[in-house]
Amino acid sequence: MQSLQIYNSLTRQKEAFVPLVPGHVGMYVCGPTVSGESHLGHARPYVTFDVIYRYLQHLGFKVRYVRNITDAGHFEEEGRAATDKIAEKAQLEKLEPMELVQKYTNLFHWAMEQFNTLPPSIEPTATGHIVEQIGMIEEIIKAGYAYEVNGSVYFDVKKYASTHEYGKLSGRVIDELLTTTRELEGQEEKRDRADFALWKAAAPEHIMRWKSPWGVGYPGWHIECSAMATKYLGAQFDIHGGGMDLLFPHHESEIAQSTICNHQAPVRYWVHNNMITINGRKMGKSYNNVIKLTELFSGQHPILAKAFHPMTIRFFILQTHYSSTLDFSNEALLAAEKGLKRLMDAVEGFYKVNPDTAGASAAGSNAELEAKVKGLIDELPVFMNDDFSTARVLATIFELVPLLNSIKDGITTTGALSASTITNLQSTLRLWLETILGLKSVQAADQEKLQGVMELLIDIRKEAKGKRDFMTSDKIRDRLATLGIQLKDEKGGGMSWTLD
RNA sequence: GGUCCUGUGGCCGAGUGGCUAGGCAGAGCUCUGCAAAAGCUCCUACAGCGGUUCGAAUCCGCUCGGGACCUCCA
Repeated sequence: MQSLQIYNSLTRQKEAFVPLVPGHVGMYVCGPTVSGESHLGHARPYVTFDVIYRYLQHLGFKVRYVRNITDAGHFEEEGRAATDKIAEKAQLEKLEPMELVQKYTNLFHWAMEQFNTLPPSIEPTATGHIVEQIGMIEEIIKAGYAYEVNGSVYFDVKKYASTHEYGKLSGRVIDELLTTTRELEGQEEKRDRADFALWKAAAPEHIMRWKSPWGVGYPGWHIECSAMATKYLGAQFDIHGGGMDLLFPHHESEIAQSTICNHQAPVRYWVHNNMITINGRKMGKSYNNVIKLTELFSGQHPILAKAFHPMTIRFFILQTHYSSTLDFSNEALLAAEKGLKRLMDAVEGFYKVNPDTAGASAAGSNAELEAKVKGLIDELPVFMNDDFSTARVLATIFELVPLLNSIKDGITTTGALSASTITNLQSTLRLWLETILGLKSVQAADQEKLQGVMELLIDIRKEAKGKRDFMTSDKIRDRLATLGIQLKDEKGGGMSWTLD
């Protein structure tokens, strides 16, 4: 089996993944800024890296997955108003800053649970690591790559660039950067326009503030990730993930800070997910086209034709490669919803097939089919190893759907496949769909509660049908249909049901 | 303006130079008391123009279109 290949944003090519410490992986992913509700765009990185996390574990790695919570609030527009996003919103909502942060952190966690993402190993907060951030800034100053002005500290990009490659990750050229950076107010403190804040003096009205060697203030945005990644993953670690929009300046700055402090490049593999667009435009506050997750799940948004289940969103995201843009539309989501349902219905029906009692032979009577199934199973890790191609993994599983259904319905006899192949296929599907891709049936939970009631109604309907009392049998089916429950007669005389 | 990405059938989306991606929608058939589901079959595209090659959606060039970043952003 070929080894895992990861596209590295730093080198712009796919590379074989070799961890620093054999058997262990350190992974850092930029987490949410909890100054507001998460939206659909936020779902992409967390689902993407959740699958990467799951897959690395499946490969046998012990993974430390660190995903921060940005609760300290960084600048709305650096240098201009020096407003802290969180403080500003808190005043509006008349909440304590930490109260606000707590509220949106809880909401974020709830949404992540809806998406069936695994919690990270460590979820550090920026406010909980002020000491580490100050320590790091002090080291950068000591090394001569930062300077203090009026209680604020700035990173000296020009000096860094004279000895290091600033802009390597994002493809920036330092000289161009200096001339193309937009004119902003309050830049006079900086020696150079490309410099960025490590620590910012707090204005009197600023609510979130900490004591520092340079006076009362708050940390710059980029330093938190450097400080927390260093603390929990070391001076150098394997994977750093995040959205493509963070490439510059966030990740570029992170590299610069960490490199000065730790004397080596902090990250071996940079992985960036692409954006979710809506009508071809990136979803973002500045475009006024944001769909919050709560709105998505409830359908309460003018753009939405209906509510969409978190699993549908997860499936929708995994149907495309993480490095491509993903365009949102009701039609695309509706298609995903139907596709997921068909997939999960087929798979769950197939799980119920018992190869030992269904007459499966030891060898399998259909060698061609046997080989095809084995071939498809073998492809799954190949695709996943190719830079986490979840889209192709799903396409491959979909190719099995007709077979699963025809076995379940008895059209293809279980004897066509050997018992071991059937068992293997069942566990393979579970492994890939549930364990690695983290997909769950939309209605699995609700079904359990209704199971007993449904069995009763199915019994009655069977009796009625047996007596050719179609009035009663249709009544049961039709009334259930109006309640959103579909009854289906199966080939062998059995009945199954699904929720709409 | 600079850097980079991208343009695939009605829609969404994979595609490592040669072989059917897949999903959704649509059409036909089978099964069926009816319906739904399911199975089978069909719909075979690669923005345009050149070039390289025995052969290109895939490589190169140009043109046109779309997008991201350069400012907070997943």
